[in-house]
Amino acid sequence: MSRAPLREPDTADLADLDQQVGYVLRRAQLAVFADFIAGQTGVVATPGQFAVLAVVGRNPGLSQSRLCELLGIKRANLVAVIDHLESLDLVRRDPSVTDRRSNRLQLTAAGDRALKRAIEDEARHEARVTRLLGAGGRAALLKQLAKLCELDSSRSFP
Amino acid sequence: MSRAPLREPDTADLADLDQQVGYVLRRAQLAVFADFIAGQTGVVATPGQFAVLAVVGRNPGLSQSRLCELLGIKRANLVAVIDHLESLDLVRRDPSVTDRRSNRLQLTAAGDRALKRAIEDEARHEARVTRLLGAGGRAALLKQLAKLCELDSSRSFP
DNA sequence: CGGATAATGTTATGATCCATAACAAACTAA
DNA sequence: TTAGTTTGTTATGGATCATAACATTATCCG
Repeated sequence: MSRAPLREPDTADLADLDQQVGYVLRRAQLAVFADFIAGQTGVVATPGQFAVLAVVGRNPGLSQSRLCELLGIKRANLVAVIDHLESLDLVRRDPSVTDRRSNRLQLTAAGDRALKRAIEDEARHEARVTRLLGAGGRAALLKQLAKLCELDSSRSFP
Repeated sequence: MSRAPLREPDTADLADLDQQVGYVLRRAQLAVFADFIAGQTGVVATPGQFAVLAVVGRNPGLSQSRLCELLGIKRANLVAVIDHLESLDLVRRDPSVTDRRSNRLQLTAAGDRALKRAIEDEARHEARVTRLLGAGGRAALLKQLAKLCELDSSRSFP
């Protein structure tokens, strides 16, 4: 049996973790999210809030259920997000007239302004990313990441 | 002002979120982690536990502080992880004789077996990823993700 | 040496994000 | 109408992240 060094190693050994997609993915995501957040100058505080504002802004009257499907989150977890955005007067829950269970989400005027500003900040963030990767590298990355998302649904018993 | 559709849209519009690195990164990470977890057949339950076991296994006698530096996590957040692994008898905290503040982390025999098994499961997971991306695509992805991690430290006030 | 300073592990606490289960109200379909 | 489903919600718990504070111990330096 080979005995590894018993002393406190002064050379860091990540045990090939940096060759595993999941691990590097996690580190990269934290770095990118941190840069995104640091670059936001308005009320938008998190990538999650940004995503909700962006999709509601593009799809006025969207229900919470459909928004959840789009974003890949659970209905139960959206409630607090909308609660918060509503308390900031960025989003409204208008009751649907055709289906009294569901709400039609709308941006308020303030929400519209906040979204526009957040999009500008996001563009600068994205430019920083592109400066690191190159335009081609960024496009390639997006394509690979999109493929990885397929790991999700294909999981069943064969 | 352009008025977007007020009806419940039947065509999903992600508002270009899928063209933003941070968003796709998040979705991909969730998918990859889910696949990793689904593929683990032993006691290892999360990528975090796997990372700790792997690094401790490769660096016996490592202190908690150095482990935290390697993994990029905070000392305070490692405590519960080690507590848990110790309660499963996978890891031991041996007091250091040269520095009575710090612990020397070691895998137990059970920890060693659990790590070996987790590594085998991880290899199958990684093979699934490679089947999706191709070997070259996977290597290119790792390189781009590593670049993204640089966003982290370079953030200061200019 | 001794006193300031720094590092280590820990506790406490809070935020974010994800997941499940249960439920009332409302819709849909047989 | 009855049975089943969908919608938004509450409650709850787990995993990770962050900060601040603290006792113990090391280290640095005059």
